[in-house]
Amino acid sequence: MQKADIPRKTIYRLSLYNRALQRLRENGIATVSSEALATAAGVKPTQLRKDLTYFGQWGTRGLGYNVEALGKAITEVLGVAKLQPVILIGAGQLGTALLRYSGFAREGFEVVAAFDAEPGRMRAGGVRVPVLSMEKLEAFIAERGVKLAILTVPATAAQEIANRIISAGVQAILNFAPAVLQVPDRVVVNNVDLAIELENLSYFVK
Amino acid sequence: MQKADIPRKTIYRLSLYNRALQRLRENGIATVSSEALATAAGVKPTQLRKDLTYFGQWGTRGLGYNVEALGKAITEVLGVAKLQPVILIGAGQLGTALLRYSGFAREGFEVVAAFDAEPGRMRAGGVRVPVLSMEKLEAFIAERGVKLAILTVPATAAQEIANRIISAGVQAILNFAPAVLQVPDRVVVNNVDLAIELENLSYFVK
DNA sequence: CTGTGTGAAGGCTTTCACAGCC
DNA sequence: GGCTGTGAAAGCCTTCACACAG
Repeated sequence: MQKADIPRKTIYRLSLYNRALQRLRENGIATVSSEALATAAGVKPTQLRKDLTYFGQWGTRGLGYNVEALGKAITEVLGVAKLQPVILIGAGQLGTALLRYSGFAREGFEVVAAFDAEPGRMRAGGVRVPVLSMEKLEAFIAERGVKLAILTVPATAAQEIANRIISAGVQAILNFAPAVLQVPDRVVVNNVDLAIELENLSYFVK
Repeated sequence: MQKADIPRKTIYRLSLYNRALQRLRENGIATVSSEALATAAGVKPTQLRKDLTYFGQWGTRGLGYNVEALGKAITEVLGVAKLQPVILIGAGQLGTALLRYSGFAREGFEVVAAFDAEPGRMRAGGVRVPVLSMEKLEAFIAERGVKLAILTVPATAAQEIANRIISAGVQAILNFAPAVLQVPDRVVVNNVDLAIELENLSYFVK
């Protein structure tokens, strides 16, 4: 299970496979072929098989994969750090919606706190996560050993806040701000840029 | 300006360049080197130059690029369909947040209507876009010639709704539902899967 | 002398073809 | 016979090296 040897794109697809396997398990299906699983995940069968070989042999020839066993194996590869606490910075429109979004919890993540320049500002109900003042950011990260952060602040503030949380110990950032963050090599950033996704789609519209 | 010859990844980066150029223009900067622009967009200078050659020669050797001219050229390549009306389907937590999100408007998109199974349900203020009943979906798409849709419905409903809107004429979907959509080749889908992005990051956290 | 444009090389992913095991 | 595992081939994208224009 050599982490470094698994391509980034494969890691990404492992999450897709895992989700598909989960659904199969819920439906009481015990065995699945690469063909069927690949279709469910939206990839080609050969791609799926190749992806799995990066961390072992999980199938039975002539039969397929054991849903339970493969699910466990993938979870282990991916899941090392799954119980990590996550913080969210910037409880505006988008940030607040994400705090209420149940999709994170369903996949095993817990947002333990949010931070905002105006922690007391009005937010529609349903947010159970405490919204703290920005001054407490560094102390909180250090105390709880937070390594994962979601950034939903305005683009103008993004770089400065990124610097702060990285100094405090954050190692990975899910960035929603429409800005290119300059970070040290050891820090990983995944950008989710909604406007660019739309712009990209509009290019393909005839 | 052969559309088909420009790689998908280049198209994606063109949006990044465009945004960086916009900021330069706002600051009254007339000329920029590939070095500087690439840094602002978070890519390597050679990559930027190669990307630009897919649709022409825009620089002046020994000097750099004219911010105004390059911005216009990129906008034209990307922007063919920029004034397209966009609809959003599923006005739940995430959907409502996106309706209020100003980032789309800033980049030139307009969400003209939202659709929801419960159009009348309570939503915190600030949503100016009309929220319509799902029954009006097909008629609206046909009438307004809508080709771009944002899907923020539960995973279980995603495929069925995708089928409906594609039949009605939608050509590109920005899908936030954690589901793999099966669509005809002519339809483009960009997935934004928040849980998977987080899972992916957690893999890289030590 | 500076900084772009680009053919060629290199690296990374995907796909193929088929050997190997159940 | 059916389906996985995998080396090899193909394809795609990035990076290099340097010619060339201003």
